[in-house]
Amino acid sequence: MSTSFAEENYLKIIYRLSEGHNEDVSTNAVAELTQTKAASVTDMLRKLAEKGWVNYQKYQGVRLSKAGEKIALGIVRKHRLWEVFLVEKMGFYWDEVHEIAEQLEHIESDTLIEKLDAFLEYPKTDPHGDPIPNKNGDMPELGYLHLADIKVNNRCTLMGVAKDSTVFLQLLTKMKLSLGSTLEVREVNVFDRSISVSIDGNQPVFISHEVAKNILVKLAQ
Amino acid sequence: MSTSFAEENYLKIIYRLSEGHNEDVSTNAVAELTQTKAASVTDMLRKLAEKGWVNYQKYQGVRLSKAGEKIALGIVRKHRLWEVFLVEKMGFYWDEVHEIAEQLEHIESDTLIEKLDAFLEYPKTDPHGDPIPNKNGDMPELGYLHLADIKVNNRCTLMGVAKDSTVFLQLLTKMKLSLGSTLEVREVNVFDRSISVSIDGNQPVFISHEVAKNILVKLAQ
DNA sequence: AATATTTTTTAGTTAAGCCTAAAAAATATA
DNA sequence: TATATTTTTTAGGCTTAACTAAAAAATATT
Repeated sequence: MSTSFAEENYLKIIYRLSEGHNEDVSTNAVAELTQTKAASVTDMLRKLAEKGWVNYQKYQGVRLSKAGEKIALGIVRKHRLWEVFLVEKMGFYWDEVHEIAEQLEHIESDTLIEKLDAFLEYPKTDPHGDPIPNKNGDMPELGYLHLADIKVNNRCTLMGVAKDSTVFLQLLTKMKLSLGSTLEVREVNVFDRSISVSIDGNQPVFISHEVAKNILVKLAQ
Repeated sequence: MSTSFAEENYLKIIYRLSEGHNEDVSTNAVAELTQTKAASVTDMLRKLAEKGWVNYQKYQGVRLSKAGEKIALGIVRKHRLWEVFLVEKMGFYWDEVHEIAEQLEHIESDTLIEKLDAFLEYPKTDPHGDPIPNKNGDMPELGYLHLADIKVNNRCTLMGVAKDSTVFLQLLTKMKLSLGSTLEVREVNVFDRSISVSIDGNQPVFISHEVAKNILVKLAQ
């Protein structure tokens, strides 16, 4: 069965929202990310359920079925491979590629994606450190931690981000943070949960909890 | 003003149909290439005329306006650059890229196209020998001749094709014809207008008029 | 537990882009 | 020139994916 542009977007967004935790996704949450109204989401969820791509009971939220997850992972795979292409081959910065990849992820050609994967030398992660599922839909488990959960005096390496909005990425760039940066948590400030962090051995700077939550790291050693 | 997927397809097809000759394009001709019914075309032509992209008077056929031609040339530019990418970088054959490029031509990002152009080292023609318009919409005039118009005993080089359907290109491949092949017209057969042609110095083979019409060549010297 | 608030769904519209069938105009033929 | 044929347009409908407003259900508050 073939999928429309709109359907693919819904599946991808439901996937994003249920990544990690194991709860049903709310209509409103989907509406926010699709930039539509809740009523429109209800319509679409009913349709996706009819096609067998989601499990949906009214007022109960929604969850991807096995089939739906497979489609979603295909879209995510395409999105992330195109992002690698845009950064590695076209010379874009990591904060410029999301919107273009939103379009490219809907190009339909399995052969093209396999050739692109080979051309890029089978990357494991995209320019934001997000893992790229393989063609069977297996997502490599990277086991990264959130910077917000790192204890004082631990050193870690920035491996990815949990958000790829332009404004967030530009803020990181402004703070001289990028994939591979070394971070050492010096203090946790109880008042606003901000942390003081030394980046690549420099004078510590403040990082808000909101930012720290969206930075993925691996502990040193 | 922004263009939908469907609008872009219509403009591109009207461009294709009016390339070369200077006549209005008929509703039926457009319907055939868009794979829709004449009634649907009439609807769309009215809409395109309202937006100022075509000149259209009912029952009189349609013609691109300056603005419409600019949009069409932008789509053609993207289509052809992506075809070069698919063949040169992804390793597709020339008869495999048309459908994928039909999708990629609608990706919207001027920056991406300029970067892609640079990445491909500013190609002048696509894998079928069709010229690639520059970003201002200037189409290089290549002045190729149709093989069907070449006189007996003239030698020429295959520079392009006037059709990029898969079946046509596969036939050429089967005949060992590709860009750069040297052709010498040995005989013109009055009965069916087929020609006998020596390809790269080999034993002459028959080429039908239908095929010869769609092969573009440059005379040797 | 009763009421208020928030979330979600239903009902009824809208716009794009297609369709079929019938009418009208243009073109070809006798 | 009159008639037949072909082409194009009009009229009315359908589907997809959105919308608003109102109703219903779920959740939170007093």
